Amino acid sequence: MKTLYPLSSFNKTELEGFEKCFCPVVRSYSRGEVIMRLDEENNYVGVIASGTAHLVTTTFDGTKTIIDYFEPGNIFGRRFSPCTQIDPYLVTAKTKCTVWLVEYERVITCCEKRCEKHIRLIDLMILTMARRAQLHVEVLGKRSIRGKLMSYFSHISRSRESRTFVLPLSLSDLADYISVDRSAMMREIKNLNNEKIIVSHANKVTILKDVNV
Amino acid sequence: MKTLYPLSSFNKTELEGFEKCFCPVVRSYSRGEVIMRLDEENNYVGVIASGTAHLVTTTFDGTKTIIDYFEPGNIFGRRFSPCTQIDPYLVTAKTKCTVWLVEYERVITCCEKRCEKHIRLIDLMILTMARRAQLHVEVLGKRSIRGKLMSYFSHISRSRESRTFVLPLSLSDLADYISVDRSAMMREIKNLNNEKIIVSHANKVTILKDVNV
DNA sequence: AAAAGTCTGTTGCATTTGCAACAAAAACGT
DNA sequence: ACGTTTTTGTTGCAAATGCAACAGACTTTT
Repeated sequence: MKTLYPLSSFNKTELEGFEKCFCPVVRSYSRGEVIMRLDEENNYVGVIASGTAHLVTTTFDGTKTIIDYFEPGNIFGRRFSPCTQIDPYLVTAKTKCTVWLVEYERVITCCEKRCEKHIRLIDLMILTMARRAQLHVEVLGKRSIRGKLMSYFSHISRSRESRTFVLPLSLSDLADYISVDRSAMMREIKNLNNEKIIVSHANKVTILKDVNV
Repeated sequence: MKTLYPLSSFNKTELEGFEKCFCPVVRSYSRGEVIMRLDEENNYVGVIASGTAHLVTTTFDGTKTIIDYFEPGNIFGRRFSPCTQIDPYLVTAKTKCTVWLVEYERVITCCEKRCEKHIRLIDLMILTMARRAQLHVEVLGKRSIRGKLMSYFSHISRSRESRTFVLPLSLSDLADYISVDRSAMMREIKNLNNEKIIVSHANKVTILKDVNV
């Protein structure tokens, strides 16, 4: 039996393979446009081909939560992205972006020849979701803003294999992702700098000290 | 093309079908025993046949977080349950329980005859994870203990289709699941009772007023 | 039946966090 | 190149939360 790949997004070759295998619908969006509404009627899988997008939900009082963020190679869709019955979950373009769309059932159902790519894609969907959910739950699960920040930073550091990195989110968006007040988060980032645990300027961060979080 | 089922766990018939189709290894555990360690070496999918189990992680300072909880029909496994590289993620028996184990790759790879059950199981895994992650992120994402509680309660209420329900977790465990201090949570539950938003005794809850959370 | 362990419930107090409001810098659109 | 919008950064103050510590009820084990 073939070993399944451990990655959580498609690489360039796989993206090309995906395009050939599924002949997806290609759509382009400009900043702020809604790419997909994750509701019961939605049966599409989306793959970010270029640009970035956010999965966002906004509650009645205007509190925004960034549930997930997508870069080229990331996939999303109602069936395997978190979505709720109450507040609308929207995938919106953070920057100008290009997206591929394929019907969920075409992906989940094995094709006649048990095409390796289908199995790979199914595995990837499962992995992607698992890792993203894992990260988010792990970060949100920390009891303090400091804990949330350091948990998130060290995850990014690990995935980039470097103690210095640029955050994939703006600080404003990061606050929405870790679900805390932005000014309180800024204050805590300042504290972390003062205590020489990190050095940061805007969203460029270097971890100086490993902290048990 | 067959419509895929919207459930997030196996029902009784499906459990029986699953057993026949996969011939899983059957294991029994007593309260507190470790059923599965979700690490890189682990390639099994577990299905709870009877009893209950928790997916738990404990940080260096002893803070426990309940990442997920499982009842009969629920599935878990490293490949699609949240797990991390730092703290160990353990599935432990909350009560005496029986578990079925199947290799992940046998599940994820379509069988020769494109058996309907395999496709169903893959879909179920994806759905299960999505819903569980959805719920947890949604709950943890609320900025206050009150918000977390009401978000969780209304989810349980919806899934039970009743305003009165018994929580699937003890209050102590609930605090670990929503990741807040237990005493602070108790205080907030008392407030909710005083304000007649809910009526509760121990882990039996009735929602009196729908609150925007 | 007693003992051990777990779960629910409570309170005072210190700390952390969120809120509101503002200002400067940077990015973006035309 | 200018105006607009977004992002970063800051502070005082009120409110929410976590911590510590304790007690009684309920379960499970021996």
